[in-house]
Amino acid sequence: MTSGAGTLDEASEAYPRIQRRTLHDEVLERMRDMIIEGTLAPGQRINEGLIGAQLGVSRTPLREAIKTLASEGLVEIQPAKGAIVRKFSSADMRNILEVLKNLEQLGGRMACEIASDETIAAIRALHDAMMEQYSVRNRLEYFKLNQAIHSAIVAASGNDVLVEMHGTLQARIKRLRFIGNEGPEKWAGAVAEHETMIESLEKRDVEALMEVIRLHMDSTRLRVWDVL
Amino acid sequence: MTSGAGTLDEASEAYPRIQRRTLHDEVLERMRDMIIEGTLAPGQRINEGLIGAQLGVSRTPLREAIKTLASEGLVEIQPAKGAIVRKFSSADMRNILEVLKNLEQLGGRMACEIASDETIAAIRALHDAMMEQYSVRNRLEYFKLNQAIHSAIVAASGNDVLVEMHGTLQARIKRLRFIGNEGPEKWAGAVAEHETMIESLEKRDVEALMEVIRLHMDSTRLRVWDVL
DNA sequence: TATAATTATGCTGCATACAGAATACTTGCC
DNA sequence: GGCAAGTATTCTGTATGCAGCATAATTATA
Repeated sequence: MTSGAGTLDEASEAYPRIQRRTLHDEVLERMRDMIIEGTLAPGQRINEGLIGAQLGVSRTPLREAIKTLASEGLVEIQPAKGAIVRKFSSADMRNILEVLKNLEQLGGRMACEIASDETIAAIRALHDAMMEQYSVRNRLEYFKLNQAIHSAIVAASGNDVLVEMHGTLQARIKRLRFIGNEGPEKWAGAVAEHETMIESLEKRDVEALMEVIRLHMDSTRLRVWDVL
Repeated sequence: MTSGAGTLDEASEAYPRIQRRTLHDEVLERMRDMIIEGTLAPGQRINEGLIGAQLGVSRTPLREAIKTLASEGLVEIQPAKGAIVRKFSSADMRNILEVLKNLEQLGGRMACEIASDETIAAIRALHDAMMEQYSVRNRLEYFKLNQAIHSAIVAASGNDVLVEMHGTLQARIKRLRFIGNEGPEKWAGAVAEHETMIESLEKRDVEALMEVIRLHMDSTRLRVWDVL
C-alpha cells in the first residue's frame, strides 16, 4: 500500500463513488413501481415490445429487468409465453406475512439491543411525520412513511441480509397492503399498533415489541383479507 | 366451468405439465453450480464472451442469468466493468447465519406442529442415509444429504415463502460450508448436532429443537470461521 | 529505469435481426 | 350458426452487431 491509498480512502468516504446507472436498473425500478402502483395489474401479461416502447428502451435491458423481477417474486415467467405480474393467493399472503413477522421480530429484538438512541430517535421522527400525514388523511404519504418505519426498525438491527430479505418480501405485499388499509377503522387500528411499536422500541422493551409486531402482522392479514 | 375442466385438472395432476427449459434456466443452473463448486472462485470476474463460449451459448441468455444470480446475491455487478463472483466477509457470514438460524427455527417450530409422521420419517431416512455416507467418509454425498435435511425440515413447515428465502441464503453459504466442514473433529460435531435435531423433531419437542438449531448455526459459524 | 502519456485491445451495454412458438384470425364445412 | 382446420400475425427466445467505456500495452520522457 502506498501513501496515496489513505488519501483515496478518505476521499471515497467523503465523496462516495457515484455508480453508473444502467438501463437495466432504471427499467427495473420503473417496473417495480408500476407493479406496486397497479399500472401493471396482477395476472396481466407483460408485452415486451409494448412496455419497451413505452419506456423508450429496447427489449434487451427490459428482459433483464424482468428476469430480476421474477427472481424477486414479483412476476412469473412462462417460457415461450411471456411474463405475467404475479397474483398472490391468500395462502401466499399468509406465508409471506408469517415470514415477515419473524424477520421483523428478529430485527426488532436486535434493534432493542444494539440500536443507538439517535437511531431510535430517527425512527420516532418518522413515526411523528407519519402521524402528521395521518391527521391530514394523506394516505399515500402516510403509507410511504409506514413502510419506511418498518424498514428502519429492521435496518436498526445492523444486519444487511435481514434488511434485504425483509425488503424483498415487503415489496411483494406492498400493493395489497396499500389497498388493504383503505377503510378508516382499519387505518386507525394500524396507527395504534404503530404507536405501541415505537414506544416499546424507545423503552427497549423486547417482549412488548415482539408482541406488538405479532399483533400488527396478524391484523395486517385481516385487514388485507378481503382484498384478495 | 364446463365438464371438460375437471378432466383437464385431473390430467394435469397425474401428468404435470412439462415446462420448457430455456437457455436462461439452463445457464443459471450451471453457473450456480460453478460458483458452489468453486469453478468460479469468489472475487473472480465473469467474462461473458468466455463463459458463453464455454457453455456454447450466446451472451444474451447468459447475461440474463447473471442478472438473476445478482438478484440472488451470488454475484455482484459493476456497471461497465462486469460481474464478479461475490466474496463474503465474516460479517456477511454472521448476518447470513443469523437470519438462516431464525428461518430454520421458524421452519422447525411449524414442522413440529403440522408435519405428518410420514414427513418426519422421510427426514429421518435422509438422516440415516447421511450417517451412512458419514461412516464411509464420502464427504460430497454427506454434504448433499446434510443440505437436503435442512431444506426438508424447512419444507415441512408447509410455507413456500420460507422455503424460498431459506434456499436463497443457503445457496450463498453453501460453498463456505462445504469447505468449512473439512476437519474430522468439526465434521463429527456437526453430525452429533444433526442427530439431536432429528430426535427432537421426532419427539416434536419444540424447545429442544430450537436449542439445537441455535447451537448448530452458531457452531457452523465457528467451523467456517477460518475459511474466510 | 521508472513514470507519465498515448495508443490499442477487450469487454460491456444496448439495439436489432431472425427463427420458431403461441395466439388470433379466417375460411370451409357440417 | 357453430365448430374445425388451416393460415396469418404477434411475440418470445436467441444470436449478432456496434458504440463506448475500461484496461492493458506501448511509447515517450525525465
